[in-house]
Amino acid sequence: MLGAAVSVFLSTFENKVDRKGRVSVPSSFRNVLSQQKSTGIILYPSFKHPCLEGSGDERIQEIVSSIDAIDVFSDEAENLQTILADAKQVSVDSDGRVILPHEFVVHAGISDLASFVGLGKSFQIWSPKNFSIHRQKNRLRAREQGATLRIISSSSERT
Amino acid sequence: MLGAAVSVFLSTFENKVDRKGRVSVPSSFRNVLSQQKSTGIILYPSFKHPCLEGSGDERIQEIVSSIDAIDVFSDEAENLQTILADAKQVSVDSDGRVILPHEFVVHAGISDLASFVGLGKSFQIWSPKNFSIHRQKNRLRAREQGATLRIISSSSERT
DNA sequence: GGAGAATATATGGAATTTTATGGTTCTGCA
DNA sequence: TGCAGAACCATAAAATTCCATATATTCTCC
Repeated sequence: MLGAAVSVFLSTFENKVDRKGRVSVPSSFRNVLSQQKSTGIILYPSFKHPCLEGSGDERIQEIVSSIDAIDVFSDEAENLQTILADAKQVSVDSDGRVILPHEFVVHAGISDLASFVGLGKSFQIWSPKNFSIHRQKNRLRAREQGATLRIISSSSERT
Repeated sequence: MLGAAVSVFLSTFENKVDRKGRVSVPSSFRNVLSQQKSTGIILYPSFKHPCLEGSGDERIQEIVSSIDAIDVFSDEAENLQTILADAKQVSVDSDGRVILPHEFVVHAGISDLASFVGLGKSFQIWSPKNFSIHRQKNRLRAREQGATLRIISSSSERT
């Protein structure tokens, strides 16, 4: 196995999507998922960007719990339910691949390549082209604003 | 069935309704129901939207308990009792289909297609057309309020 | 240190199983 | 006896499993 397995989604990988919509989940992402004891991956279209949001499927439990915690008929509950209605669970096959549902491929403008972008606790899937535009914009803005990042240190994390 | 699907109703499926009113329950929904050991499905018309609410049949127990817990003569109690009065149990046949009662088809404005919408512990059945309008509205609102995203990220902030 | 063996990853394609869905028959009941 | 609902088949499309291969990458033994 590759270098020390980190327990967060990290880095960017570009993999091929075959004509059945299959694409390999980067090996390091699979390691993170199995550490989370996820049996699959939850995907849903991003509200903000032409990309997909992904995470281990234990995340769904969190959303369902959030819904339970609020009034069933409230707007807020419906907002959360929207995510459930749009989400799909995809299972990782024995070769480490998932099938990207057609609507999702369309939403993200993916054709024959998909970029898996690690965001720590979750990840995104982009068409490489859209992602490079997005990244450029982000970098520019970060530079202009002189973005700073406040690190919250927690002694419980690894050394 | 593989993929140990999460035990919640998830995603949206659009299936055909034949001229006898038969419609396939999405396979993943059937899995959730069988995990719940439901012998059938409880359906009742939503009083908020032109759609049907559905769930495994143990859900009725929860509704009954809720009624018990509140003032017997309150509006709320009456609302809930209305649900009981209007609810019907439908059985899933050996091919995984149910028959939508005619009044329900009318209430939801369903003709030859039905959208099964996963909401976690329950689901809804819509006419695809009405649902797409509803979904659009919800997504817009969710985006404006940012409520959904906030809740999700706060609950996922945990280690 | 390096040749070759053993592993791991990404990817293509075929075989097999599930679903969704249409049609037909059977059955109880009004 | 006619009709609604239930149980039965049949089949096409879709999803899942299985197998094969190319290409790295790591390991091991000399």
